Amino acid sequence: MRIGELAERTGVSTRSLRYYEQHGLLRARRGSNGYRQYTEDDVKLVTEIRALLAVGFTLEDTRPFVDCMRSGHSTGGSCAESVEVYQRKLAEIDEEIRLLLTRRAEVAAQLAQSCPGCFVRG
Amino acid sequence: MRIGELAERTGVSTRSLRYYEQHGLLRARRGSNGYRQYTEDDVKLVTEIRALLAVGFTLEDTRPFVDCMRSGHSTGGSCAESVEVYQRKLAEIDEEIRLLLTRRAEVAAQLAQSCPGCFVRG
DNA sequence: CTTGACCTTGACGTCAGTGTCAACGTTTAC
DNA sequence: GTAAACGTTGACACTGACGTCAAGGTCAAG
Repeated sequence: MRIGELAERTGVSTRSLRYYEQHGLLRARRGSNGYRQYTEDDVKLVTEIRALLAVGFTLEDTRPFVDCMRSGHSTGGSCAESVEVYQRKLAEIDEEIRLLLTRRAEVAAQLAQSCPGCFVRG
Repeated sequence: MRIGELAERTGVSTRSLRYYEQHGLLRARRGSNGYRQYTEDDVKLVTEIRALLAVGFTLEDTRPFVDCMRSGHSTGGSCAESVEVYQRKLAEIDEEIRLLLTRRAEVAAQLAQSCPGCFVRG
């Protein structure tokens, strides 16, 4: 299939698909006319990438998963490197949550000081 | 005082001070040579801005606090609009935390599926 | 008079993931 | 044959809070 069909089937813009390719995540054969040619595997790849982006991964974070699928695994998380990224991501998320909780407390404290009557739930 | 001294006293780069001015948060009289002239009040203003930025406010969020101090209040949080911003910020932080917790759970679930033996604390 | 520290404005680079447009070639349908 | 719909690459725009450089004006000390 060509890029338009892949875009439609994955719900990802053609612009994004070219961007992914530009960063080495997607590879496409080219027809004699220069058009990109994709397969069913690419649909899975793109779906995997989007699922990861959706939970806060950066594009770069998805690379091991893509490599993993390319090496024959049906899911991108089946390789050691992917598992490492998962764990690193979890740690990052935990750190962000910790930071936000700290901030929340600081903001609440400032509010309480500025406006003693204002309730702050939490 | 001139911009260099203000920068040194507040620990904020001259670049940032000019950036704040560019966005209407800081105002400076100009000397006959064109140099910016600041007062002690500006030190307080900048300090307030940085304190708010440090807890996750955007520059735009600090505007009501700046206006509040300019209208004579010794602290930027003493005005109704500032209190509103505080409360909005608390809501935003809560929302972000909620989102991160959701993501954390999703990532943990994906990890568990890819690597059944991997522990996930939390 | 010169050096050097300070000031000025303007503009580009950063990070991520696209949107959008230009200017052009290809394919498909009528 | 031609127009519409598709494809190509390249490049600029956007968000936010600056860093950094360029090219120059100002001022105090020696």
